[in-house]
Amino acid sequence: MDETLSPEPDSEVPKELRPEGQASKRRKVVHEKTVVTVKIGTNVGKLKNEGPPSDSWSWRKYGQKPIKGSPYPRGYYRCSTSKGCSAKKQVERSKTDASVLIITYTCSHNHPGPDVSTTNLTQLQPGTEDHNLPALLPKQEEQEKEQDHEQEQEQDHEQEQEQEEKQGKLEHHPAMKSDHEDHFHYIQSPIRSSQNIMIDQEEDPFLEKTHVSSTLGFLLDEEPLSYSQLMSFSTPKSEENDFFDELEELPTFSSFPSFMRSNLSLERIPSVPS
DNA sequence: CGGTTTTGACCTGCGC
DNA sequence: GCGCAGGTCAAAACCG
Repeated sequence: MDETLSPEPDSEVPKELRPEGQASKRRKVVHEKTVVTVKIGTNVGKLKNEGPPSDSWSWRKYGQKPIKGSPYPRGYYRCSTSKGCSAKKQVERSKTDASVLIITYTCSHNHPGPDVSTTNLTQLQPGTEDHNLPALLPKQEEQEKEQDHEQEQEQDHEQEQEQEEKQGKLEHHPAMKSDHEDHFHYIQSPIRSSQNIMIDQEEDPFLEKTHVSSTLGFLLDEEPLSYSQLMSFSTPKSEENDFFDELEELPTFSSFPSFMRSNLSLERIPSVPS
């Protein structure tokens, strides 16, 4: 996958010993990238610190940078669960819509989640190449059950709008879209109920085979366990909390009461690698 | 005490 | 070639 690119900057090698420098060694080389758009309700801002997101993964923030054109900074997180894990994620707020969080996951966890039940591991979706990831796929089944009865009509509207907006921006062609989806292993169905989750997996066409497609798992915070399970790959919650807390007290969808979660919406943005 | 967060500096890639 | 923007590192501060 990316070993050739030495995706592990954490090689503990002093930058002095690294001729390549510390910074972006793969700015151009984008491995598998998953973009998740999380829509947050406006009232969410009131309960910013709802509670710790039961995230099974440990993310450590290693940087924050103001993004040009966006009033909100972008936070950089790295998986600290495993030392050699190269999983990373970037969290930023949509410049156009402050209620939308854009989470970009890069690389995948090379280790099982802390509390990911093996049962879930065996439930990996067939057809997906997730087998590369031991702890990837979530238990969408459970989520479906839990959230299946949740309302989604209103969100649906918003979702549509968001999608249109996103797709429009990305210039999505029908053909492309289908093709794109082909590469996605998202689990939106289960989630869409309570939130509009859009997971977009974008990987290098050339790395298609190697892409470890990180299946994103999102969950609300119904249960700590389920959450962690779902988040086998990515776990935006807590970080988001901190991140937004700093930014503008924007809470994360992690620990929101049910009423709040209804305002949350995760969206999978098909970002087409132009 | 260990782990995480914060923040400034540094480095690289890209566009002009 | 230069400047800009993005991404990462690392030391210090903070927190549980």
